[in-house]
Amino acid sequence: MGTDQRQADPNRTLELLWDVQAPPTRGPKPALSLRQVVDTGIAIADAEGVAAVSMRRVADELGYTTMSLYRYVPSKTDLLDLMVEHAAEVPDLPPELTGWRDKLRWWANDTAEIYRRRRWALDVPLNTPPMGPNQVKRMEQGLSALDETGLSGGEMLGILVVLSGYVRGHAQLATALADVEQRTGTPQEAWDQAYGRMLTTFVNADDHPTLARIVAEDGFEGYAEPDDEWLGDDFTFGLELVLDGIDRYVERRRPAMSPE
Amino acid sequence: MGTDQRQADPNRTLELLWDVQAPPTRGPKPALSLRQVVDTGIAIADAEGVAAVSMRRVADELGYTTMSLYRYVPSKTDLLDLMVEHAAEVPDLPPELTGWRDKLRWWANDTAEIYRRRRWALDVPLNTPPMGPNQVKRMEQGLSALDETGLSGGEMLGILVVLSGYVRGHAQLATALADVEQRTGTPQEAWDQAYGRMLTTFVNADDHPTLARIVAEDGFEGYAEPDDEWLGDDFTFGLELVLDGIDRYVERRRPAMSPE
DNA sequence: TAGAACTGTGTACAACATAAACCAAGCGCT
DNA sequence: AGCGCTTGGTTTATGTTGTACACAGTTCTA
Repeated sequence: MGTDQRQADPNRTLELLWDVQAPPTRGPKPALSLRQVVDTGIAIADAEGVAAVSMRRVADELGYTTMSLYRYVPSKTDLLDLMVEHAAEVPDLPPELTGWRDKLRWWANDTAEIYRRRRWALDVPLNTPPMGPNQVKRMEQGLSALDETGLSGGEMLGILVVLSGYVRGHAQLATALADVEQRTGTPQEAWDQAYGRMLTTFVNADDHPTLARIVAEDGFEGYAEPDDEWLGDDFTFGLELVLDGIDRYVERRRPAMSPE
Repeated sequence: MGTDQRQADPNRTLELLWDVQAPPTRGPKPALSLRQVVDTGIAIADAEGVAAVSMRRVADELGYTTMSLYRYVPSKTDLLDLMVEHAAEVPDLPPELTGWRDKLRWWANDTAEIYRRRRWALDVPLNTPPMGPNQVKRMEQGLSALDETGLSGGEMLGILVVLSGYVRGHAQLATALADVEQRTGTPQEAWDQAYGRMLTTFVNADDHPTLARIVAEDGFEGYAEPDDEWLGDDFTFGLELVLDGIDRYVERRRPAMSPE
């Protein structure tokens, strides 16, 4: 395959992401628009996953030739990046939220919600720093949530990296468990059975004492088969954990300050 | 491409991961071994990234034809999964560690260390539940670390999912920032400049008040260009955050118990 | 000793990203 | 008014990919 991407042009990427480009005056009118191309890609990914998105496929869907897309997008890699950027729309922060913790919880949940609706976004490799409008807007939102804590810019950024790292990582793990069927073409139950067989066959008390005990106690129910709501209680549990950690950090940094 | 993976066989996958299979008596002796194939794949990925791993490439490296590999591995997807499993070796937990927090910190750092040494492992899509020996050993280790807390099996599993989710997510974000050059073929500085230009051009005080303020305060130094040590202070910071959260949870669950 | 099981090979195919050459379209200058 | 430059979409072509399939050689078993 030729996916190597020998060279990338950050400026061009930036132009595309922020949709700034002197609209050309000379040639014939474009029949398509970047927007259409990206949206078509998103539609395909929504329906069949990111693996189904090929240049050919997108072009066919639009009724044009494969190569015509390259007038709008430098490479498939860029197309995927643009798809992620456009798919990650950021709603405004609900004004009724007051404390940083509520805001940050909403922020994390909303980010997770993106991954829930567009699971394919997790399959797009993260090649460049996030610098599209939506990504930046999301960052701004997170920062504004933390603003009242009085932390430094660096500290706030660190916290956001931690939090979005958690959201992304957890979403990925959850997806791996929940989407086996779609990803492997083999029914869920077959995997569950295999997992169970693995636990009973290879996990013995000598090598895996703790695990063996939990398995014996049936502590694995509900983990081999994840809950239907995908990012459910588990995510919330971890989120509160992280928020607690942030809380403790914030408290420690300004030991005796009035909340206002 | 034919990467579709129409059907997967969990039992076969399990056999391969755990290296159990009745060694055949009939035919000619195999010239290769699964181990060799996987190790060759790992070597290539170590040197040039996972994108450089192709069946052809692995076979060439071994001096055999492409198709010969399919006698050892059902598909490329399985090969990648096996590579991850083998690359994620789990050292024994240092015996001098006593409390759950120290153990868990070591556990998270060791997991991160894997991702540091084998960044390509983050690029392998997570298609199936982790059920290889090393993955299971790592789980056992995490559980044993938490054993003393007296939490239930479900709670401990939840905590581990949270923690490994954090590690994975953070590592991915950090890699995206640190490896731009290798991934895009464009020098680091070009991206940094583009990022800076993005911040100054598109981030105005109206749409991004908090961000704009931080940029004005130079609070972005050290973030556009990540520290050389990759998962550095930032990771540690977030890790302690998560550990704090866990700590608070543990404390809350057994309010007045002696630490021993 | 015949056949079954198993090995590695050679050939073949469809799908992929994308480079290069091409022609038609349309504005901007002289 | 018209020439030319810029731009848009198509055509053609190239190299790479994963893997299905048929085959010929090897080794044990019945």
